[in-house]
Amino acid sequence: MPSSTVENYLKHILLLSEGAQDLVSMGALAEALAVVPGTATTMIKALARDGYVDHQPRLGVSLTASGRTVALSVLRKHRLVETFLVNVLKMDWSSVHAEAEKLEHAISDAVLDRLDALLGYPATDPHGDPIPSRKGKLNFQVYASLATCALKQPLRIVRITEQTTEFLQFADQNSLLPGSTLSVTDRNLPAGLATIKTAGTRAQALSIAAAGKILVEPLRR
Amino acid sequence: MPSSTVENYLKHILLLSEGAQDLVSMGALAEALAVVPGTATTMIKALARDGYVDHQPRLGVSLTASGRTVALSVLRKHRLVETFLVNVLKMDWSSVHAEAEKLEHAISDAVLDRLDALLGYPATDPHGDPIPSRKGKLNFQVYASLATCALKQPLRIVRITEQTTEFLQFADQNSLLPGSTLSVTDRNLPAGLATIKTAGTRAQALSIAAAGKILVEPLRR
DNA sequence: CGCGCTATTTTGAGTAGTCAAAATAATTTA
DNA sequence: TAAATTATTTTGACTACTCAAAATAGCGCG
Repeated sequence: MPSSTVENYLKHILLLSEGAQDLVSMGALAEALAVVPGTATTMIKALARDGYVDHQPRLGVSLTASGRTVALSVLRKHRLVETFLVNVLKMDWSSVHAEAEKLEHAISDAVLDRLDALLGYPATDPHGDPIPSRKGKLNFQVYASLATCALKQPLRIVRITEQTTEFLQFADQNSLLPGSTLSVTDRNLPAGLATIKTAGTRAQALSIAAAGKILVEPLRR
Repeated sequence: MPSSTVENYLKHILLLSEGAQDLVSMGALAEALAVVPGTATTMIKALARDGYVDHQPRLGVSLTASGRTVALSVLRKHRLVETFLVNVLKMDWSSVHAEAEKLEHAISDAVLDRLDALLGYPATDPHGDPIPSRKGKLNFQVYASLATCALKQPLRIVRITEQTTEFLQFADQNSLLPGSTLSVTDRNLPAGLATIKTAGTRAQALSIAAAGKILVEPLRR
């Protein structure tokens, strides 16, 4: 049974390699886990010894099959717990991430299955992040973001890829939630700004950096 | 913020001192925590240094006010989580104790309050164990047990004071649940046996040791 | 080609929690 | 009251995880 620490390392390797399917660098991993780089190196060597990761010294790490299984299981717990906290306990969208960070290491598969059933087997969590299936299938789909999509097209928000309370509160206050519709009216790369328009409100500006964290799909496909 | 280990030590000191309000011995504590006695001694010295317990060397430990606050909070989490697992997730009565052992250290006060409301502010958990209030009041009531109560009186079970899966399964299969009614028809101390009779079933025997773990109150008081 | 920058790894050290086994204290028994 | 039993504490050692700081490797650039 891997410790919470091990589970966290594996989960963050999975998250950091999402999309970019190559190696995860020590720097990025250490940063994500809030440890100094030397600690990450030490830990990764232990994880490699235990068969959870492959370590290419000086290049980076990747998950083995067994590491990926653990990581997906933790991610599933995290996202189902978040969904439970928002949908059942009516907790605030922006604060559940931190709660789930602790609970994901304490919840058993038996409890998780009951929770899954109670929630009606959701495919995504409240932020639009896909929930891995019980057998470890992660519905990984590439979406455009408000920073990359076509202009003046009707769009629906499908996912917010940033879990900090501050960003989520900002999104909440501006009705930038999964499911809401909008379009990008203009984009000014030199200024680093995008202009968006949601039905019934006036246009508003958004930094390109922030826009890149909001994933969308074209309406009526 | 005390670690899970610290929380466990404090919780078990509280449980072991329930009723017996004097000192908890190292042996009993080590046994409850499944560590060797030397480990308990070492740990207790650290807890005393941090102000959670008073340690009378060679005699035992007791909780300070601060230690008691922590212990009650953990116990509240444990028992509310058990109630949630049984009442909402419909999990098996006999298996939720182990689940709650892990979750009690991972759940925040914010989540706990929502859970409490969802459950309708229960006074006891599914085993009849009293749930400490948010401000740390533990409704400690002394009940008779099937080993000590008067014979041939109509009784209601109020609490099962043993959390092992095996005992709880036994109780479940014999309908010895909080709320059910019965009476003790006979008690044979030399043989170590009690005979009980539940409405609609024939009499059955029970060891005095097992009978002592089932607390009751007289019906219609 | 070599110099310097940056990322990574190594080294040495510390904290939390644990065990095995020896030492000590207290209590029971004879 | 002395010896024997039992409970507790001490000692030394180990695992897991962490940091600070020094050493090293790889890279780009002049």
